[in-house]
Amino acid sequence: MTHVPRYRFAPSPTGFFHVGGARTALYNWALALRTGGTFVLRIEDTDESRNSPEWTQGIIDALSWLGIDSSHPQFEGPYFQSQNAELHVAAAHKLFEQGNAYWCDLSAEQIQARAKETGKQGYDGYSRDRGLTGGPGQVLRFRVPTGSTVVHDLVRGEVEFANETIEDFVLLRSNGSPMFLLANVVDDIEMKVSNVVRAEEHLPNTPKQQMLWDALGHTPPQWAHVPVLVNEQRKKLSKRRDKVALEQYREEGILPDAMVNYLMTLGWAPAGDTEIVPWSSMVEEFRLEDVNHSPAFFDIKKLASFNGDYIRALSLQDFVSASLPVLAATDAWPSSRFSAEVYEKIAPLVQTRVVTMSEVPVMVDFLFLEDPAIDQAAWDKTMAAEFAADVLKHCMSEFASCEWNHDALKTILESWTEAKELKLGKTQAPIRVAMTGRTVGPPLFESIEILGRDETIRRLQKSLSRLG
RNA sequence: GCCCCCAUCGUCUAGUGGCCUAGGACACCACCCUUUCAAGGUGGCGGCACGGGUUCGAAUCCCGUUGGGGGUGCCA
Repeated sequence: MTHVPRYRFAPSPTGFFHVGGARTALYNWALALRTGGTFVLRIEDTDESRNSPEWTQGIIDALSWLGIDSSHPQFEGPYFQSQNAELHVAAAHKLFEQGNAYWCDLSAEQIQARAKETGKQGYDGYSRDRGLTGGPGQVLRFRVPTGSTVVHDLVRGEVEFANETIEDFVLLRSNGSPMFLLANVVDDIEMKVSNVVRAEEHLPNTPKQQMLWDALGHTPPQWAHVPVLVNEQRKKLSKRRDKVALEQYREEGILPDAMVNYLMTLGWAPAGDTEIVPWSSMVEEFRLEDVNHSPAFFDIKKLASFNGDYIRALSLQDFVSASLPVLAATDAWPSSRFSAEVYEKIAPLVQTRVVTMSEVPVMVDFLFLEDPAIDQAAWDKTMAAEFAADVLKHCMSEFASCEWNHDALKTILESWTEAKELKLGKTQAPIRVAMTGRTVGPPLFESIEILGRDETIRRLQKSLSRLG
């Protein structure tokens, strides 16, 4: 008997790491941290046909990205379910010996045929008293007792299931391998798991598993079933249809802190008027009893908004560090032309303008390209102005000898603009396109200052000749 | 079909019988700021699914209806 709560996260390594799984992991982790408990990671790899070793590493990497560090003292594992196979089989035989389970040789087709005859659904307990002793082609089924099973759930309250609605489920496949329901329970018992926090889709499994705990002579854990995450159609997030891979969000430049914060607020909210709160206070405040009961929509727009907030909250130094890998990985310019020193100058102007880190390169590419990538639509639109050539010429000659800072540069354009009775918003456009190739971007005069006099004049000249 | 869960703005939520004329956030719109775009500021739009109870009083409790979701495998 242990008084230290033991939480567990038990994903199956069958694909990229699911954002729903990430939230479940985070809930467990927060709880383990706050209660001084343990977070046990168990890889449920019993379905050999669907497993792959690299997925396991993917899970560990994903958890670590979320801040669930496998070297933390409260982290235990990973354990592998497949390595406990003998234990699962032993438990199954114990259940058979105790009379809690029996062998059955009905095929799926036979079960269907019987169901059709009796007009009922599913397996009807046909083999219960046939005294089969196991062997090829036979599965071991649990003998569901009469009565009812009440699940005490921290988020749902008491949920009662009439046992007659639960069919005698399979414990061991005909090839002798254990099924999830059994393996899961045996492992939880073995690992002394005291708290099971998982997605609501498992709620219908829970009475079965609770019967298993009872039959195996152990007190069931404290259950908690959190609502599933859904898409805009309000269907459970699926790997096929929806963008659910945590790795993908990471690659697109979502900051881990933003993802963690956002995921935590799906079904739960920290106290106060803001949802953007540090991890430490979420750990302190999070309670399963406060988790909502209905499915939550995974809203990428809101995630992006959180991410923008987190980016802006970064110190300049941290923002630069976070940018560097993205800048190194981009193929927006030849890597030899990149300069971290130049980037640092423009970084503060970029920081308030991106929502994900992956937007950074396109914002600064004009600094690292020999010639800016001219957007044709931007060119056509701005260079059509009757003053386009004039403003380019004027700037070219004035910029050649003026003081080189953004205020001076701005003053030059401003005076010209006023003299022509135009608006700066208009006249800056051709210059911007000449410099960056686009109509939008970081503040123009600061950008020009960073670009440098020679390059600026060269680009003005080039645009002028292109204008023709 | 059967079992189970759920129901507050479009979305995520606060709300646990009177503090609710229902609060915040995202999104959207407007205005301000402004060298583009952002950021920031101000304001706006918008909700207790419906019907019955219980109560002096209900978003909050009960029942029903409707609507959603999950499960129903020799998957996990």
